[in-house]
Amino acid sequence: MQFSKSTDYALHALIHLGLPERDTNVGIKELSATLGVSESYLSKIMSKLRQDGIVRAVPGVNGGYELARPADQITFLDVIQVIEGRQQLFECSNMNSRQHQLLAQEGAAQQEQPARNGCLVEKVMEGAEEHLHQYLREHTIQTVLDEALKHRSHESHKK
Amino acid sequence: MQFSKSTDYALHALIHLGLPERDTNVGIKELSATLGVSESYLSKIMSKLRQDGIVRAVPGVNGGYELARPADQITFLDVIQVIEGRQQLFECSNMNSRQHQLLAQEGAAQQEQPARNGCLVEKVMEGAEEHLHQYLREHTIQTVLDEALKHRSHESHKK
DNA sequence: TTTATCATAGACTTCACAGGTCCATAATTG
DNA sequence: CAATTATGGACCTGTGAAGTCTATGATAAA
Ligand code: SF4
Ligand code: SF4
Repeated sequence: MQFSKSTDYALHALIHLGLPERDTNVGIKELSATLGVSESYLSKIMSKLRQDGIVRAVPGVNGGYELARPADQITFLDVIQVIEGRQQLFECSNMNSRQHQLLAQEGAAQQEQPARNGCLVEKVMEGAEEHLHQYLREHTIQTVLDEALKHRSHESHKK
Repeated sequence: MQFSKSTDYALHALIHLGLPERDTNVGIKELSATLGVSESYLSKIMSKLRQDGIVRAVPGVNGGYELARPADQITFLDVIQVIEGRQQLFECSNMNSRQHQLLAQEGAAQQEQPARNGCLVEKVMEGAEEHLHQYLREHTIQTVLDEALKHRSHESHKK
């Protein structure tokens, strides 16, 4: 139960792209150097981000990547779901075990409530997932950027 | 990013143990039969649960498992952490990349705040984890049991 | 139009771990 | 003692994360 390193890399790459001093496109070389990740691997991640419309990419001389929309509209959930896929937190196995008959079919399947498919365990887990997603939706790349820039200005002010 | 099947099995096993008609210990054979999971694999899971004090086990004739504490004191989080381990949702790699210097060390490490180790990305992720854990702490095996028994009594009442 | 520069996509390798089986041993009860 | 039950370790297998390499394609500057 952990997020993959790719998600880590993707988040950091997007943060780098969101830095204000970056006016022009930034190439895979620069990203690779600042993140400390190989170009080939990182390019795969960026490619995924592009396919899902998180970043734009332009090939050729002076090409590179840039955010496809403002940093405050790129949520953590967006990034995570692109990289990790949209699989559920809890996927029920053994739907045909004897126990399932007792737990799930007791109130259902007797044509009293037509589409009462929700199982009890899954209901709890889906609630957990929804809570997690809600939180991740409220935090964007800009959230991190703001914190970083606040510190930075504080430092330059002191100097 | 998914919970393992073992967690699934563990939850179902505990639910079975929590059923009221179970007055005596229930052996691995019965559990295996109701869950549809092999005895050998399931016994490993039960063993883990015992080591962490979730269930008690007694060997020998008429032995088996029983809940070590009331079902409303066994939270989903308990079970998940026993099976999945207590690893963090987000483990930062590349703490020594160039980017880390910019993001994390800006406000820290200049002897102004002594133990200001918290990074920005990690802070968001830890918040997410805390939210998730909080929810999982509020839901116990009893939660599921209540739902199941409510349906059951409803059925028997109708009959 | 050529050429250098960049991104893209696929094949491939390596490694760790989930998921699962099997067996030998220990503890308990009757 | 004997039957029954849980425990622990060794072992196998498939899958997917993590990463490399290379050929192809698009673009802009010269
Ligand atoms: S009770 Fe719920 S989680 Fe369990 S097998 Fe049935 S549907 Fe799946
Ligand atoms: S900025 Fe935070 S998440 Fe990124 S490398 Fe540093 S400590 Fe880790």
